[in-house]
Amino acid sequence: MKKNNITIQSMAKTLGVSVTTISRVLNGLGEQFRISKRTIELVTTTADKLNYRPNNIAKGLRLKKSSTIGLILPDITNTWFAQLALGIEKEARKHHYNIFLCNSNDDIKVEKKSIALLQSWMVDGIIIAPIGLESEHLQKASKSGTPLVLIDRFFEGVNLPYISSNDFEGSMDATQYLINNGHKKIACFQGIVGTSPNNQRVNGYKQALKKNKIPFDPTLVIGDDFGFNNGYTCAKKLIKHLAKSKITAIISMGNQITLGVLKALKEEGVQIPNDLSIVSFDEQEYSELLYTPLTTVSHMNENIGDVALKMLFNQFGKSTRIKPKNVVLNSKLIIRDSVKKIAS
Amino acid sequence: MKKNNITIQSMAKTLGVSVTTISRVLNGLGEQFRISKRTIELVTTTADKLNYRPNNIAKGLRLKKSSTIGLILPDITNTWFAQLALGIEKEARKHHYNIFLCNSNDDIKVEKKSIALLQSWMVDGIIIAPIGLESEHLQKASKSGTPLVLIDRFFEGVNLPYISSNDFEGSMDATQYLINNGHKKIACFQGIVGTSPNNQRVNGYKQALKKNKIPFDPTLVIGDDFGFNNGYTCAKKLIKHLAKSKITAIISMGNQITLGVLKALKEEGVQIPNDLSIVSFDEQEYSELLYTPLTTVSHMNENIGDVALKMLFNQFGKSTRIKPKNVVLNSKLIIRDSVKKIAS
DNA sequence: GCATTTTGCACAATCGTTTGAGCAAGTTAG
DNA sequence: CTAACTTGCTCAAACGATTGTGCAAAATGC
Repeated sequence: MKKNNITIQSMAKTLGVSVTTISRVLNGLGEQFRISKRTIELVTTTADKLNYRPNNIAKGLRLKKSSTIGLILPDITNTWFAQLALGIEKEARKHHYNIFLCNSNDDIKVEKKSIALLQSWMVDGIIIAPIGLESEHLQKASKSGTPLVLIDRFFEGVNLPYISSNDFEGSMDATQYLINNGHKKIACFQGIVGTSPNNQRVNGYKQALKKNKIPFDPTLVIGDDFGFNNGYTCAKKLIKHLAKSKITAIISMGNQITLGVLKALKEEGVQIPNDLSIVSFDEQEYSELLYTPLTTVSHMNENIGDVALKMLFNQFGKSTRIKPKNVVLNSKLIIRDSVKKIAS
Repeated sequence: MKKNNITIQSMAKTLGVSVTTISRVLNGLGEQFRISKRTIELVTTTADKLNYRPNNIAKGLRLKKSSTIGLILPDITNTWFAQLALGIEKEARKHHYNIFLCNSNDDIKVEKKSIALLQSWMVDGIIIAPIGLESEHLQKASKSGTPLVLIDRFFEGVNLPYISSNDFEGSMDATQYLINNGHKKIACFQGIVGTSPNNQRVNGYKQALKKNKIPFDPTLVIGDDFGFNNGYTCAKKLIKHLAKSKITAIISMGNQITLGVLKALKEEGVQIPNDLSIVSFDEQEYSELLYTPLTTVSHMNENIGDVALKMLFNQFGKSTRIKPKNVVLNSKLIIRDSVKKIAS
């Protein structure tokens, strides 16, 4: 299978004009450089006829700019991230930018490799939802000239622009809601320890307890991953000692965790909210359609993709890194039927 | 913000060796070209120290090969496609390939543009879940030397390799299951008319009816999109005349359609399966956790990404296009509680 | 001590584009 | 008729890597 090798030069040869002329015409600079209408017409029509495709690689090399943006997400199958990716891709296309997609799979090694790879591709910028446990490699990338925007997760005290949700307040609200309904022993099913969403969410939970003068019990914070399995196994363990532990509610820090929990509870015949109440992070299309309609913390934003791109574009062409303006999206508690009011 | 411009040449100058030498060392060809250990050591350590990143764009230009693969999907927020994307990306990374992601958004114009763009990027191949209504642009791309693999949807009589699910049988099985449970008036909520999954699914539905000597009623096939809203509006209309129409079951041709249906039924207080039975395409993690556990047609395959990539790699370096070997994945009916047995 | 082989690199072309500079031919001004 | 200007292009360098060829200097053989 031989490649369709129509280049500017091959066309130049057959048409008897210079490559310069062709380049200019095809870039719409014909008039500006006084190329005659005849020639312009000639070039455009033959380019069209031959199905000429400019070689973006050559272009990128010459212009030292790839019109390409790297996107690193932990897991594209998580709807939250997928929606992000969709928004970013759509918006990027409007600006004639392409997206390089990398899944880090919540593996810091993969994340580092992905960054190196994207830099090798001379991407004009990177939007990343970092694992969140380390930030040196990100700072290094930023310093070496690759504009960066963090999304969903950020690092305290690190000067990198970010967009995130107000997870702290979201979590506080959710916990407060449980407390208002009489719950005091609330298990917290967490995601990856040390990541900023998890930190914030757990801290929000703690803060709500403190506010209400409920002593914080560290043994109630369990789990270590945002995945389905973590929720499932944590719930199974919890159920074993449910009566003894006197836990009446769960706050789940991620939608996948919640699905795992729901499966486990279903298998064990634990009723929601009669036997156990639950609130979950991450509103989903199906949240209201589950066997018990879920009370969730929603923190998605339709145009989060726009915002991320704008923050990236803002960094282009700036000679010095200005103090980044960060964006924090509000979260909202959506109340449904997964929490029972109990006597306090 | 100035770019980190460490190139092979800048290093050559500071080290006092030739670019050739550096290139060879960094590509692990040092020994082969008899570069002394001292020099190898020198080059590798300084490259490391300076945080040198090879310029893949320059490399791509020289080698006429980009080590990238284009991926065009209708909608990454559809979990089915997201899982596909994840699998492909993971597998591609193993082979040191990068993924260019494009969402076609089920818009043929965007699809065509995406192909042109990917060709401009000199991608080594394209994996695409096409809208499915036109194939000329795909054949053109393939003929012009870009290896192609179709996924999920294909074109009858067009010589392009594809991976798809056995949607016909899946649909037949599902419909047969409904029939076995006494249903005769079965509404079919379809996706985009003319696409191969939709064709196959609707045909499977028809075939099952025929087999059981149930006359086919075209007014029972409704809808025109794989999205949530289509399911929602179709269901709303259906419910209005539910009693009169004597429809007892729905077969939904996509998971998003189904969610829309479930929402509508819930709003209208229509009970599943008591008032209406339903089977749905696309098994999801949450399928069993919905307010009525869904009977679904599962047609996902863990390593579908591997397969797609292998089919693509197989085309690399082949001088002639060989007759493609297509892959059809089996589908499986997962029986849960959304179908009621009725007197027939 | 001379021819031959081995060692250890360097030269320069090349990939397909963009772009500042330049230049011949035609036109206009005075 | 000559100078100045306009028209309509072309030349050639550059971007950063790879790679076939070439060639001194050192080592070895006899």
